[in-house]
Amino acid sequence: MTSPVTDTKTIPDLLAGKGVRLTAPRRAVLDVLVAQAAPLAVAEIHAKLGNRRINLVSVYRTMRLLSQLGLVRLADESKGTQRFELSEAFTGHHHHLVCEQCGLVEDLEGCWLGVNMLDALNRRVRRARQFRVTSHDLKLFGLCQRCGSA
Amino acid sequence: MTSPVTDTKTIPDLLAGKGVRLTAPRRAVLDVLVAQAAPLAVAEIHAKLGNRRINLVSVYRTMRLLSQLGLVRLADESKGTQRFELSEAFTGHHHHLVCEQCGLVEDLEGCWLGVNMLDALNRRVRRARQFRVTSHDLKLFGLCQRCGSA
DNA sequence: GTCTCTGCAAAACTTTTGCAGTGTG
DNA sequence: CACACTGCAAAAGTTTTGCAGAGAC
Repeated sequence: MTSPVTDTKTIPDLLAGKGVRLTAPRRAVLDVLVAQAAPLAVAEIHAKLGNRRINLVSVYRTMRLLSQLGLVRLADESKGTQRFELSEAFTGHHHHLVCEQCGLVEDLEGCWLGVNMLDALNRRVRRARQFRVTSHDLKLFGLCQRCGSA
Repeated sequence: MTSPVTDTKTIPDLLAGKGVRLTAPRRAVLDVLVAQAAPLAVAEIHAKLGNRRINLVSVYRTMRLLSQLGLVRLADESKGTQRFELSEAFTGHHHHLVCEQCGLVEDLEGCWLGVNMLDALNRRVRRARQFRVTSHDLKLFGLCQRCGSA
């Protein structure tokens, strides 16, 4: 009963069919994301890789690859920096708290939007605006614990 | 019964107290935003200013100033570019449709989240996470008319 | 005259691209 | 060998900063 990501078998096999290798650097990036319960900036991921001498550019390339493969998701781009997290297949559908002061992004478990409401909204938008909704994102802005108590 | 923004009297007076002048370039930027029903990128605003020889840097500075004054709001930062719109005091509270393919952002009138649900959510987040919610943002991702029919 | 604002140039940052070299099947 | 991957350097794109001159009150 291992995590789908840390499982040494399923993911590499899944990728092999596409000619993609789950190399040590990529594995390391995924490990960093698995250990985190919130979106991480590319620079933060790179920093957490520590002494493994992995180039920042490789982290960028890895993030784009993993996004295309659906393993990872670009969860936030505020303050001019991309923040990634494991895709919802692994984390479950959820939303985020965003601190307006320091830019910290935290996970908020679960989805609070009713399925009925979302269905109605999607249908309406599709009919009235010819816009096909594929996903949604709810963010709560405010002050995090640190900034709020300061 | 003029719009609060196009009204030549209230806004300048409001700013005067802070030592801020509503100059021609700033007025021009506001006019562009008023004429638009969706968030605009800084480069787009600059382009719409056309032959008025206003520097791109001045547009950036104007946007930051207007944001601080609460007249304008940073509505979206996807694809690495900031997009601004008039603040909700003028446009009313609303959300956005974001095309995942071309990055187009459209307005979606009104708020679909129930007040009761939001209140409960805010209280819960405040209690459990010491996070003080001040606002929220709902985005629907998908394909716009152009990209969806292609 | 003072203080704000603007334009131009340059800098800072994040992200992408080119290319040569490494490694693996 | 072929092909994917990585690192280094350079480029590209957006946003910010410095400074001197122009403009408003």
